[in-house]
Parts: sequence; C-alpha cells; structure tokens
Amino acid sequence: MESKSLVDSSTSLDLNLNPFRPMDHEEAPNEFDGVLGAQACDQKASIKEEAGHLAEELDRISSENKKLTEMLARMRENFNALQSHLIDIESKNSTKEIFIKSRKRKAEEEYFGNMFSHSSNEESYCKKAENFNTKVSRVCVRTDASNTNLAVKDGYQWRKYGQKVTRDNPSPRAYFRCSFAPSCPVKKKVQRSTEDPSLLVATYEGEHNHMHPFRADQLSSSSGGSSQCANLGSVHSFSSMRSSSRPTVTLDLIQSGLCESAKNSNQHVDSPAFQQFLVQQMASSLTRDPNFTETLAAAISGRILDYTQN
DNA sequence: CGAATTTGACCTGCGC
DNA sequence: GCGCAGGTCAAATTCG
Repeated sequence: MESKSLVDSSTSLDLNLNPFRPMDHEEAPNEFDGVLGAQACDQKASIKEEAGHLAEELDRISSENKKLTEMLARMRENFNALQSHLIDIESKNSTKEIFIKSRKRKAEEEYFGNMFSHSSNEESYCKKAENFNTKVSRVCVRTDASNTNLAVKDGYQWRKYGQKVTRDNPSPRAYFRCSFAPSCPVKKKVQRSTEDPSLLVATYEGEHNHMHPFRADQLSSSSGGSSQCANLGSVHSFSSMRSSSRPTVTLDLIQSGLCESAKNSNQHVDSPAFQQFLVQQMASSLTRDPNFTETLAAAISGRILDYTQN
C-alpha cells in the first residue's frame, strides 16, 4: 500500500536530484522534439525505471526500519523484565546479607564484585556512600588480562604505598596516593574485576586540591606526553560519584587513533572537561560503528518516507 | 644516587 | 578477647 506513494515520493526526489531532467515541458524547446524525441523517450523510460528501483529500495529500507523498531521494542521489553527480575533478586539477597557483612566491606563488594550489575546497585551503593564524607569515584580501564601492571593512567602522578590480596578477589589490590601528598589527600585503589580480568577497577577517594598535571603541561607547552597513553586501553566504564542520577557510561576507546584523545581524557573524572571528552568519544565511537550509521540511515530514510507521504 | 616500587609487618575495625 | 580482613607503614630493593 505504501508503494504507490513511494513511487511518487521517489519520483519527486529524483526530480530534485537529477539536474538534467526537464522540470517542465515548456522548458524543452519544441524544435528538439523531432531530433531528440527518441532520446528523450529513452531518458524518460530510464528515469521511470530508476524511480521504480528507488521506490523498491525505499520500500525495502522502510520495512527493514520497521523490523528494527519492532526488535528494539522487544529488546526493551526483555530488558525491563530482566531489570525488574534482577532488582527482586538483589533486594532478597541484600536483606540476607545486611546482617552478615559490615557496611564497609559491603561497600567494597559493591565496588569490586558487582561491576557489571544493574544500576540499582549503583543507587544502593550511593545511598550507603552518603555516610562517607569523602568523594568517591570509580573508573574502569580495559587492559591486557595478562598484564600484571595495576597502573591506571589518568594523568595524575601516583605513588604506590601498598598492595594486598583481598578475600573476594584473587588478584591483588594496589594502593596509591597522589604524589602531591600530604597536601593532596586523594587516594586510589586499583584491582582487577573478578568478572572480567581484563578490566582494571580504579577507585578514587577524595578530591585533588591542585591543578591537573596535564592541564599544567598543556598550558606550558603543547607537545610531549605521548608515552602517557601507551598503556591506556579503553575507558570502559565510568560511573557515579555520590550522585545517583549520574549514569554509567560504557565507552570503547580502544581504537588506536584515540591516543591523542585519551591524553585529554587524563583529566579528573569529575571535571566538566572530562565529561565533555566522554560525550565526544561516545559520539565518535557511535559514528565509527557501521551498524549504527546503517541503522541511523534507515531511520532517517524512514522519516523521509513518512514526511513525503504526509 | 635519588625516586619509585615491593613486600612483610603492623594497625585498626568489626564480628563472634 | 580473639581472629579475620582491609588498610597503612617503612625497610629493602629496583630502576632510571
């Protein structure tokens, strides 16, 4: 039923796209009718054929778009169902565990054990974290699982003061202090995720009370620092401070071309510049994804169809 | 040689 | 009070 209108719309589209096509019969001089008559007929036929092809293509794309929309709706429904199921399970578990574990250790488990859990966990953590005065943030960095180095390059200079194997995680936890200590109170704990050994989980406590070293570098000179990103894999996840409204961002920065951008990311995770960087990287990784661009193109063509039909 | 890292000992908080 | 686990200290070691 859409095909008729599709033909019309595609023809009109083609009119706009083909500058050599006569817009009006009056525009074609009559004296050429005899000489170019056959040619004109051929051209018209080919244009009609082309319009037909375009109409078919648009039809195909719109139906594909429809299917994708339906799939997306189904996925959303499934996600919501799973989400509510997970919340149920977690609420049951938490009531059992709450009397077993101390608040502090519970918070740690929330940090390191449930890295990929639902955001409700984040919220529950944040509620508990309200008891803490220090600002706590978490950054995940993807590295090679075989790499035993627990260094997370974030632009600041850190001094390692301890390492410990914890009960819940076979991989050791490294303790870092900002090299500006004791004037800077910030501490950092780095440990591999139990669920994904290739993921380093860095927990920051406190706020830096000094300028970001990279910003200072950038102010003084625009060169250097390329080695800083040598170990940087991908900033996989960046999640909430104490504000529960902040979403978890999953970001793939693993492409080699992002080295320069990654350098810029070495700013404090709470800074507006860092957040702007995250947004930019999200946009760029989306536009690099051929599936995304394809889906976007289909969606746009669907919109165009809707518009031309109305 | 000085700075950074490693690592075992020690401290602290919590549950039993 | 004891044991456990996380966190910190500081001497020893490594590295540039």
